Amino acid sequence: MLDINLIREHVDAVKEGVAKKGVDSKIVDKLLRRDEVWREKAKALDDLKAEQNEVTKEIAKKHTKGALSRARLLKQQITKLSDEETHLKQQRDVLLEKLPNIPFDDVPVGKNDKDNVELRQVGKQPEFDFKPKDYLTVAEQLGIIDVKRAAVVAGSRFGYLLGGAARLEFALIQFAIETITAEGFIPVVPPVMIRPEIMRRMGKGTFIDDHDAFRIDEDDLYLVGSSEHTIGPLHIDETLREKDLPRRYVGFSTCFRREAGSYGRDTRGILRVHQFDKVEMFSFVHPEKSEEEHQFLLAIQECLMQKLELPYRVVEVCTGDMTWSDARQYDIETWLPSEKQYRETHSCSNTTDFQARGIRARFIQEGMNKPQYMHTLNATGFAIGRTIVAIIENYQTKQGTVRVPPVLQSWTGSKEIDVI
RNA sequence: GGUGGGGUGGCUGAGUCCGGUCGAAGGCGCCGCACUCGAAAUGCGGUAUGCCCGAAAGGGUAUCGUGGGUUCGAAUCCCACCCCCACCGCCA
Repeated sequence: MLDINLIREHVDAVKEGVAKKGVDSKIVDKLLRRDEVWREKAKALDDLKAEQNEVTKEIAKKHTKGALSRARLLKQQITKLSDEETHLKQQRDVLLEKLPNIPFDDVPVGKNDKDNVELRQVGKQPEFDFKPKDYLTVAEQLGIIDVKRAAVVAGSRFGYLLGGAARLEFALIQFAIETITAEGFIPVVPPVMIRPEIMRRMGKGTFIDDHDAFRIDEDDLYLVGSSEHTIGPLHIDETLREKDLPRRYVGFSTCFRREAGSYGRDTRGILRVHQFDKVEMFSFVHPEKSEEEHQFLLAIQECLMQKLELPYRVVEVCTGDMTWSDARQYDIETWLPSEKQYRETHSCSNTTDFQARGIRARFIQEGMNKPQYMHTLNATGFAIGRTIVAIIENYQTKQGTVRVPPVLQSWTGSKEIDVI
């Protein structure tokens, strides 16, 4: 959620910001008009209540002469005004929820992923003395990914990871958790179901509204699309002390996404599925440290990729392609030889105080008594499925086998992926 | 699913039977001051948040799980819901 005071005081900047994100800036004008009307009404209501409190005190002191009839009248007026005030506030807040976080000034302006800016390419793209196959062809030959049987059991966009692919998953998890916890992150296995109210407070209302989240109807719960959704609210309504910051978590969870609106895209294989596992970093930091933390998270992501020896590139995501709650976002895209292009495997987001305001995650600065909002950031450790895809493609051999990246070999216990 | 107990400020915990002087005792923690070479201990003082008005000082208002009701007035009474804890049952 955006700060209403920021909107009031910096109308033009906010309008410009939301427009860059592809949101109609007229909403801001509409919001401010509602806000104005609401404030007048709220003031009138407060004044009436103040009068009521006075009258009430008189009655308590037995000065009931005329007071009781005045009190009855006040009560009526207050009831009426109060309904109006509630209604106006609601209208304002609905509009407030329709505004995304404002991108930083220096974020590249653009419409979609084509306008993202490549920052660097890292790692050598593998050269093959044969025509590299796509991961699914290789994996199906080895019997380690099975989407056909998964379709029978659960429908499209699911997959079985078998044998070596499953081992690869566990190896990646252990490798990531070990590396990231060494940096002081607290490992966490969070709930994968979440209440809608919490999801909205995390600034992820669109995940529900766009029908991208799976709903457990009977219990009014949603399946998370990322452990970010339930790690963030770990400190909901809490006020930490400055010395507790930064607070860093590395979570592991399954993620569920309906992938609504992506019909026909990546329908083959496990690149875009309803269910995948992910290691995720999440930081709560001092507001002045969030840009620094953002770089730190990105550095960890790159370190993991370099140790895996996968070629990747880092892009800064443009305003139009950014996530709703982000002020700045980087993506890491990994090279897929069969497609001869980089495909998104990681994202790294600074949500500034946008999520923190929603979940009221605050801290008290040393020597002050007024709490302020922290900044929160989240970054992919590994999206396991997509990383497995990248490994299969980049580490395939002429014989149709797949080598295990050296750094993972101690976890898989073999240099080649086990076949079924 | 069953039975019982409970949700009060940063934490703990009184108040709820018998509605008004209760934004709410006490304790802990935290901040300041005093004492001290310094620290501990001790003493004194301070210490919730949101919203609105105000340049500020300050003022108003709301908040005792949530929503509704009764009332001139609700932490306190009534109704519904949510959540937590303990034990039992079931279960990976």
